[in-house]
Amino acid sequence: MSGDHAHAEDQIECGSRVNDSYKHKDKYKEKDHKHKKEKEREKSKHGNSDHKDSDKKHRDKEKERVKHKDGSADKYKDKHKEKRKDEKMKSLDGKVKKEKENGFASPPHMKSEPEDDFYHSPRQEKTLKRERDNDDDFDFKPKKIKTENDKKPKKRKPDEDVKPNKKTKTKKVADGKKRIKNEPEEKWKWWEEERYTDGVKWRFLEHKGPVFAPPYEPLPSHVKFYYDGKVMKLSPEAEEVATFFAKMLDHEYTTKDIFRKNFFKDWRKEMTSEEKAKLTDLKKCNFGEMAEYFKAQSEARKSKTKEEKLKIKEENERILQQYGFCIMDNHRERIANFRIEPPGLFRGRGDHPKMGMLKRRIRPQDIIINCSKDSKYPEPPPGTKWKEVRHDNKVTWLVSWTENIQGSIKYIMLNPSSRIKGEKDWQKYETARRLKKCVDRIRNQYREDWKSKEMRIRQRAVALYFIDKLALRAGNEKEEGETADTVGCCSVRVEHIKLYPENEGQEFVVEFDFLGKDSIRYYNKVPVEKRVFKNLQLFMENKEPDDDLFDRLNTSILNKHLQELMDGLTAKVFRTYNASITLQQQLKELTNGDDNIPAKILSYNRANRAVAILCNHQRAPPKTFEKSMQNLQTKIDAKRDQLSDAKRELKSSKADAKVRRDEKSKKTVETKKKAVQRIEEQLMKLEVQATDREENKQIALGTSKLNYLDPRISVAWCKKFGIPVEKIYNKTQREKFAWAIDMAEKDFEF
DNA sequence: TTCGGCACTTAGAACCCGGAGG
DNA sequence: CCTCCGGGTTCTAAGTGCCGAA
Repeated sequence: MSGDHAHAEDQIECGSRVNDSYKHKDKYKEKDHKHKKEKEREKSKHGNSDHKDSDKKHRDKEKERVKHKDGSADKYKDKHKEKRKDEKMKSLDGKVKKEKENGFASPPHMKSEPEDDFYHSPRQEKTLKRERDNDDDFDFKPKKIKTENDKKPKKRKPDEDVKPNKKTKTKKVADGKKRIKNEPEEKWKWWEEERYTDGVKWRFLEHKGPVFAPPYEPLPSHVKFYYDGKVMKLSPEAEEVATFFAKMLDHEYTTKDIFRKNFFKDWRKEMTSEEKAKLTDLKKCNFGEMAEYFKAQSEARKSKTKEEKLKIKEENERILQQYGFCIMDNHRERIANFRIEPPGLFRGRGDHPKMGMLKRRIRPQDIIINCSKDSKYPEPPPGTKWKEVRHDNKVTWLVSWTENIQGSIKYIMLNPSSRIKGEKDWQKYETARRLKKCVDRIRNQYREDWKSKEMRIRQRAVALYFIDKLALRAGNEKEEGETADTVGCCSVRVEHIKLYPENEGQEFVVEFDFLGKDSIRYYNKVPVEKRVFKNLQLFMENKEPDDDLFDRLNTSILNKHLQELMDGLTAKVFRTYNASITLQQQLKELTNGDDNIPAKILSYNRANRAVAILCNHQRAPPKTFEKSMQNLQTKIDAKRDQLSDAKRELKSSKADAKVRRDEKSKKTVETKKKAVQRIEEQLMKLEVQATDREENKQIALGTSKLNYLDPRISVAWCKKFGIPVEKIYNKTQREKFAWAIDMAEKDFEF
């Protein structure tokens, strides 16, 4: 079996995948021969399972053995079951759409160009540059097994290093000042330096702390709240919470029972005792004037004059410069989310039992600051104190607090363009590339394990097969009643799959239908190997619909096993590996060197799309989709008319030239010819755009591009086909993937 | 062996803003 | 010039996975 794994096609083939409504049009031109390939792969997988008769008897016996062996083991997962049944009885609501509201001042537009080079590394000697990755000897080793690279990359500066460094730097600033603006070399190439080992994340860290949400501004007195038709003045505390609800009035959320119930309960906690006594029924509350007021406010914001807008922008820029950066190990790095989440109503996704609860305002005394001892600590706002200031350089966060809905910890961390995030990202892809080297072995192994006489091993092997073939997530257990009921591979329940010995001409079809992360539906019908099918039947025997399919398995067992198969291997590595390898393969198949740039980019997007489908990255079709599609079609029609006009003109000018035979008319013919060509090109571009958009209706490419596709594959593709990398990655993405853009050559192989 | 805590990645939707086109 | 649209950006929820204590 070759390393390739054409899952994307499994799903494309299987048709109605994306929330039922996604109909693939036959736009994947490679469809047919792909299908063959896939079949071949399946065949070769079957390999030694030719002896069908004996196989069956054998299996039946085996089944007995398996059951006996396992029968006495207790099902540790059962305790969840009862609760779930209860929950089901209680909540009969339909699916919940996620909604969102943000009544707070708009965040600044962030710039990430370094403003000065003071923190740039002075050490950029090319001689120390790390060897390119395309040679197989280079391994980005996880820290545990890290060995010194014979290339001797730069040492990360120890503390003593700091002073001499600064001198060099200052000098550099002086002579480099003018060139800085458009000198990419001035950007710090952290990927040419040595990484920390032993879990140390930084030596020096200084920052200004978080930006708090603006304090609550009470409503002007003319904006009234009514209860049971009568005006009622609310206390500031109760009023603030009321405004959170008022701002969401347009959303479906506010019609949901759970949301309303949770909101009202938490709202009442903020009321004075008089208010509490009076306000007993949410239905009698009229937030209309508040809602009007906020709408007017946002209108007013939009229609502000240029100067006012500029002023706001400048202020935002100032805050960004002050709070949006930190100094980590002598480099000025962008912080991702330096603003504390404002208070509001919790918007869980899907059928979240806690939707509508009050998300508390975070105060300085809730905040833990992390920075280095020898840094200038951030100041809490006047008259307040931090909860704690600590100096833990084994973690990457700068600020943390505990959120009140789930009791989980929230963090302020660095931007994806930072060294600390970039290194990790790079490492992730290197792990996936190591998997590539041993994936055949692992696949053979789990196929063997389908025959194991131990139930837990069979379950593990079948689950792993799904994770590999279908790119399912691991599926950790979740606390009942705390979150929406969603599952991943290990937590899939019997009710989530259906088995068809035969379906639409295919044998051994499994139908998956469950809600995954973010309550996004995963629907897929896949033919599986007979052994897998039989195993699934076995796992489902004597179980209730809401029993776990893999009752002898959880993510920690699975990951422990994976760890033994390859250092650093976990379930999610398969997703990364399969996504990246699929992109590489699809690019190879779809790109036509003779195409023009837009056509090549369409190919790229299609390859990207195959991955997004594999990973089930969906989006709600944009509300304006139909309209914008129509607009585009109108444009195309107009362009067509224009083209036929131009063609007609060309013809007549040709005729004209034939008669006149002078230079001038010849020239006219040439011009007309060019015009036709230009219009044809424009038309083609529009048509490509239309195709691309149609195919993308409910598929989100961004997530895979940002998180699953080794950027070096894309960069190499750009280099190979002469596509400017800007056509593939926007500015933010180029910043995040700077390492890949710098190091990948056109022959990079994932 | 399980559990909860913690740190960090991955995710879709809301929001914003600038540029194309009228 | 204004409006509309789409891409880019921000937001924060929801996952994964590891660790240490009971």
